[in-house]
Amino acid sequence: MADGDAPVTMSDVARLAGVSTATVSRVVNGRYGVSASTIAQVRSAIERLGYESSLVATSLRRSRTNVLGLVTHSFQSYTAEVLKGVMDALSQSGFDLIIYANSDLYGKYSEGWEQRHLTRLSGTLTDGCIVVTPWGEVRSSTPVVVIDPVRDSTVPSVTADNLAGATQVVEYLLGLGHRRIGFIAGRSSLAAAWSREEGYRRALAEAGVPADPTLVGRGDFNPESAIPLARALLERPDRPTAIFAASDGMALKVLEVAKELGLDVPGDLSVVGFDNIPESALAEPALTTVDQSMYQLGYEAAHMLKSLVTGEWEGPSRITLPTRLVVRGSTAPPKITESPETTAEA
Amino acid sequence: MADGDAPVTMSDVARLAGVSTATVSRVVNGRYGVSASTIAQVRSAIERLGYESSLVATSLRRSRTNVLGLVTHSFQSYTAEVLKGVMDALSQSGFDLIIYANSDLYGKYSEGWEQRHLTRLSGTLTDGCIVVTPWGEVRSSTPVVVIDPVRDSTVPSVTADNLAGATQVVEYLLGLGHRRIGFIAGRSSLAAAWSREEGYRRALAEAGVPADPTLVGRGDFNPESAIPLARALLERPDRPTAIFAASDGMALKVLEVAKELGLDVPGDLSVVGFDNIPESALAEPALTTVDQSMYQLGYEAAHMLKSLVTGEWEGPSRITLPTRLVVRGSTAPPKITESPETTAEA
DNA sequence: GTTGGAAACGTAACCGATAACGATTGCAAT
DNA sequence: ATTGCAATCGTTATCGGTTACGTTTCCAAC
Repeated sequence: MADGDAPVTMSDVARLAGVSTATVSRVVNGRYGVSASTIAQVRSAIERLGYESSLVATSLRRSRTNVLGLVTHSFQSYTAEVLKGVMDALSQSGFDLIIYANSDLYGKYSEGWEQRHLTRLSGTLTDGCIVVTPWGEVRSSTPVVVIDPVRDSTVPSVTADNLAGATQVVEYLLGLGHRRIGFIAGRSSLAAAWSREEGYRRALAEAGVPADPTLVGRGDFNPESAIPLARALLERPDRPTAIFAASDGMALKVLEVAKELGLDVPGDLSVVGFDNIPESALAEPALTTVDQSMYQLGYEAAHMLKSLVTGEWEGPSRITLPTRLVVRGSTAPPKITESPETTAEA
Repeated sequence: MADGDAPVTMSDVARLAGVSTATVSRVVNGRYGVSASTIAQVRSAIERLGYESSLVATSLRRSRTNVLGLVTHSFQSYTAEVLKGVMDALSQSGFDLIIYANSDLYGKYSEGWEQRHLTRLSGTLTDGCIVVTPWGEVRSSTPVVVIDPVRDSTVPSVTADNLAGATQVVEYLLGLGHRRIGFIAGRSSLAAAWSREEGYRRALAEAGVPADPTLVGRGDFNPESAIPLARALLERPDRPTAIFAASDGMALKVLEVAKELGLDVPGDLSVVGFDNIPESALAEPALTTVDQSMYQLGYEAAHMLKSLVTGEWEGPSRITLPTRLVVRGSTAPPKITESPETTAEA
């Protein structure tokens, strides 16, 4: 079959085998009620024509397709890790996976694209979907599991324990002696972003360190968004001795800005991220961060979705996974302990 | 709309708007022949019900879907890099991307699964597909571009210049003074594997170094396959002073075996890989390898496929991308320099 | 008043596969 | 010979959306 030929359909097989499409369907699906000789006929016709059933036609007719969907907008290492977990959870499960990634055609309008794609798929093609870090609450006619949902979402979801992770980071920094700790927040609509910021606040409050609102920059998880915020924080005369960024992507940009400004990390500035993406271990210096096992997020989400689809799910509709502080080279005690008039700017 | 509700279909919209489904279809697709007032009616009904057209139903009826497919079996860093390239090429193009990943249900039978999935998708769902490192030649009723095809494939494809890359590696090793150079081959059905081996042979032949067939181990690109081969090569009394593995994954295993046998790299043994996957830069010592820009492979494949689908492709049906030797810490001149004139064994 | 023609809209036939249902056949038990 | 039951297989409605085609409506031109 070269390009341009019409695809082989079930009726082609039926014609060649001299039976009806119904019989072909029964043979293909291994149903009861076909004589051995007919089966042989049909099989040989299928073989000769190289027939494969159309996923689309099957989906339209059947309710179950044994295909699960995953909807994502980006392909950063975060997503790649999640995917590995999803694939492993689905391996040998009988479910195939379709990943739907949009081409960002609509630009700004693309907020809410997850919902559009989800509806387009879930009506027929997939038995259920995983949605990664959506822009808003999602709804679907088939089961959905969200990884990193928006705040106050009621949809089944899987999230890391962002509150505990962020709290631990700040406690660690406080323990090192830092008092002026900057924070670069993530996209505030996401529960993860909110929890990480809340953890930052609580840890400071519990330690009795007065919160300085001007030390908080409003990023959106996009690494680029951290650059001007980091610059603003680090060019102040009373710059913080540590910066905690709500994602590794943003934290890595903070490292770049610091290098650009001639600041030594961790000597002049400690930097902490969140996520533990592979790149963080390779940064110079290696980034201290919170591991949230994106692999595990994907694995659990897939397992949960699979069970929801088959109707076997017994657990809670919201899963929270533990986090782990990973201390590397980007953090150290502050050089000079709390002096308002430290260095002259270069 | 919670889980379990039936999806909203076009006839739901039609009923609410008091028109036929044909009219709704015309409105949705912006076709000519609907009065302004009817359009408003339909639009409002769509809005109220939250209707989205079903990708499946549309695909079944129409030939064009503006969706391209990518079929892959694994999700290693190789694939992830390729994907980034594909996504970037498709960004803003109007094409969406569906990645089909199988769950390895059939085990051994899964050889040739690419062809099955391809046929299942291309009949209807997608306008064209990219296939990554297939097991055999593929065919489809819609355009296909293969990344790393099998030998003698006639399907449009994108490949790195494996011959030049491998030749350069061996010339580099020869230039360092190595004469006994081992080779661990990849899955021989793939054109890439064959070219890399051919490059190895040619470079040796051109330098007048007699080829020793016992220095060639037959791997299959699976990292594990390299372990016994590396052990066999390195436990010989006349072991090679350098090993060139046809992929980074296998080369990293060679490093492990060398360490296990107490050999110093690069002192006692030089090791070179091929691919330049991210992990190679982190190995200890960092791996000398050939960069084949997997991102670029994906980008070019997507661009080519897009043009094939729209019928605008003018270029050749086989694209070869340049490679680049990346020298890192795993290579050095052989410790014991034999008599410069003799090319015989130690 | 009639006609022509285009605009507006509905009807029904698809697309490929599935499954409920009916029809036919074979075979054994009565 | 007749009945009963299961095995076997074809017919047809159906999934949701698209489109060729036919019908109706409306308005301008003759």
